[in-house]
Amino acid sequence: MRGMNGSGEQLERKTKPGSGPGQAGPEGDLPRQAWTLLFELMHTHMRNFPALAAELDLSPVQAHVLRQLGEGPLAMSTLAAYLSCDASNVTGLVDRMEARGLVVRRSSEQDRRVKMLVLTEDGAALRERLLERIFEPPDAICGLPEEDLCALRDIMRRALGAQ
Amino acid sequence: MRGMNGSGEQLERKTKPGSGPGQAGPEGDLPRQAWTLLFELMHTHMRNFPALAAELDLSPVQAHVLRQLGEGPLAMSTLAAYLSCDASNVTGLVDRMEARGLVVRRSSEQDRRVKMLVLTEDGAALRERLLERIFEPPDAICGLPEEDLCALRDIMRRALGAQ
DNA sequence: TATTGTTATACTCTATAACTATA
DNA sequence: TATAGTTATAGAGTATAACAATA
Repeated sequence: MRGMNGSGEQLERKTKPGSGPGQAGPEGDLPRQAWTLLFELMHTHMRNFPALAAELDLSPVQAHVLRQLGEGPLAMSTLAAYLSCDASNVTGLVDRMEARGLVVRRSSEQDRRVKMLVLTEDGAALRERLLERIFEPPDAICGLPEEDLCALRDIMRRALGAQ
Repeated sequence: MRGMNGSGEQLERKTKPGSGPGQAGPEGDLPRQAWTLLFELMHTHMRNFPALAAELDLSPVQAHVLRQLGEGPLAMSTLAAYLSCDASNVTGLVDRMEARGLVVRRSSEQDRRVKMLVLTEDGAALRERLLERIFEPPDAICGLPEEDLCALRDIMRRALGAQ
């Protein structure tokens, strides 16, 4: 198929030649090369996400909410921040998930304006099934030799650690 | 697609012994480790995508369409397949983008049922700006040492090549 | 006054089903 | 008959603005 913008046609950016963290060499911008390939892999894989969520009767956004909701009670405003969306949006989102019995609202005792979200037993069980599927590595990853996988893991740890 | 299979049966991953491409070792499933980290990096980065698109007055989906639309005319049905969505959806999507002057519909001469999408000049210009932003590597990547970036690029090439 | 969550409104995205025009 | 695209409809996701309760 296509949809490939690999081979970096219009991406040959020899822009900043000199200093700084963006190394530009004879092959072009190295961070951008690596990132473009990584993005391509991820984007291809992510096309399946709506279908994956649908298998659990979740919308894509509900699946993201379920993923975020594992680590104890979460204020609705915090969830809105995680989702990078407006608070008014979270109201309807939680309405639907609460109606389905996945989460419950609980008023905070410290600040009675705040409502904390807690997973129900059903919600926690569904979340486990979801995570199992989300973190299933795609064939492109599984097919890599062990040394590549080790290197990839270590590089990603360094990248995330430096955040 | 809602019945679901094993109803609660989890996939006991790390008990898969020995052979096959999925190596299970004392540290657990190596592909899954690498993938989970990669997923986390990508997910964090992708939270900014709606805002990035909004800066160009695009919805997230319109941005994806623009990205796919660079390489010559594309049938609407093909676009629907790329987006993994229903054809009826593409009609409205293209309506709005056409109204804004980013694309035009052109009837195919081979098969007059088919309509091909072509970027306008404005559409192509906006696409260039979009791609420049999309493939801007995040700090977590830019901060990696050069050898990590080379290794990452090469590993991703192998992963994508083996698709 | 400022903040948390809700409501009202409007628009976009999405799927299903029925329709048309081609093939 | 089958396929490509449209229309109609319905529901979900999203932002803005106005609001109530609380701080």
